[in-house]
Amino acid sequence: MTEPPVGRRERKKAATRQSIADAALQLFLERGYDQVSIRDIADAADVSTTTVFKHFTGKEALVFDQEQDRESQLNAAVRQRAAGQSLLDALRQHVLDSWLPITAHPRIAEFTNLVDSTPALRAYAERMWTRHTDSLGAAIADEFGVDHDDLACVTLARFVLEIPALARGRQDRRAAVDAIFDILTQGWQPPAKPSAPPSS
Amino acid sequence: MTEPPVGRRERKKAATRQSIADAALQLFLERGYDQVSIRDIADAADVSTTTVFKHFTGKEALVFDQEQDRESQLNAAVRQRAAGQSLLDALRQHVLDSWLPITAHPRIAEFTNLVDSTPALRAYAERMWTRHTDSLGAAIADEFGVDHDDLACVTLARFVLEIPALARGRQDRRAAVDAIFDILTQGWQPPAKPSAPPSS
DNA sequence: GTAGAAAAGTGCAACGAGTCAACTTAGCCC
DNA sequence: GGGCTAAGTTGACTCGTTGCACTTTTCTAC
Repeated sequence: MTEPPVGRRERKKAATRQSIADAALQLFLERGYDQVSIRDIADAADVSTTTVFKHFTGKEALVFDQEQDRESQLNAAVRQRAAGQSLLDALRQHVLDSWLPITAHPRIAEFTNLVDSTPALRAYAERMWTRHTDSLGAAIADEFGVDHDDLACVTLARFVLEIPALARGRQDRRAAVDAIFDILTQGWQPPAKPSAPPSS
Repeated sequence: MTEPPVGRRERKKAATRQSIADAALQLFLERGYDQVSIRDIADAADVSTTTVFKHFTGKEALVFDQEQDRESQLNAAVRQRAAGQSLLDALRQHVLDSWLPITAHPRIAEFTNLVDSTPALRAYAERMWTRHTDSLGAAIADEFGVDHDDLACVTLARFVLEIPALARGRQDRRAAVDAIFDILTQGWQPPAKPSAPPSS
């Protein structure tokens, strides 16, 4: 069938893009992000440096290859949620289902380490999420028939998209995600003092 | 005299720093951020480019000159709040008192316009706030005698520090700040449909 | 006061990211 | 097979940023 890769041209294009991304990731993991130049990557992938920038918007984008359609996934989670499920529950479930498994993958450990130890990549990763604030906010607003820039909807979108950054690095990410959603649903409550620690 | 805090040297240093910042801001407002190079600024201030980087960490920092001690102000708002005032009320009041007047200042209009129309500056401004997440989170945690990285406290700090970005550009910033704090205190509520608009 | 350390500033060269324009190459379609 | 188009190359260029060697100014100690 003609569906997976169409045309010889687009296949070669995808191939070079992939070889660039592969070379970049390998070099980054070997030497560290700052110790690898675009020329190094271009040489390793046997392309010119300008070709690298034809496929990727910048150096950081090389690390987060398939940034895929997080946006459409988020919007779908809002719009196509199960009947009767509240909006916040749908978002909570989506975060638990689609973000937690990715970060829990064992092979991603060194990748996560690379990102966390490189300030430029940490900043880029955070904006990767918050960039979708407007889109998610609009999707939420549509659910309630209000303007796309409705303050409450945009605020919720922004706060939800901050959750990955907040839960990152926690020992129990699942519990962290739940706790943050509890804040969003019930309002913020002062934490319990550890003077009377829980039994278990 | 041996006692005055400022020596002759430090005064001249502050003077050159100021002349660099002035030249930079003027050129940025005249031509736009991307149309001004560091070399232009250095020439206008009659210093060398290396001197510019001795005073400022990067090009973006030239725009946000005195980034002052937002951090200590935030912590003070938390720690030295009026007796009996709740934490969230103290934060709400601090945001209303110290952030709103700044952005409402009429002369800042063109400055705000410059920042908003330059992606690099928008990103930098956002991180300027969220950079203090850990510090504010620790201050909040201290108020309740829990660990400095307590999830609820860090989450609240992060959300509060997002408020300027969320309220920016709203027609009624004060109402926006209040509305967001209401979300934080009472939890998120679906917005009212505009089919039955409120009277006033 | 004067010597000399230390800081502030200069000039220059360099590196890496990213862009641009002109050119070659290869797949596509008729 | 020939023209169109997109992918890739090449090389030069801009710009942010850093490093190094050097000069000037201020502070400090004698």
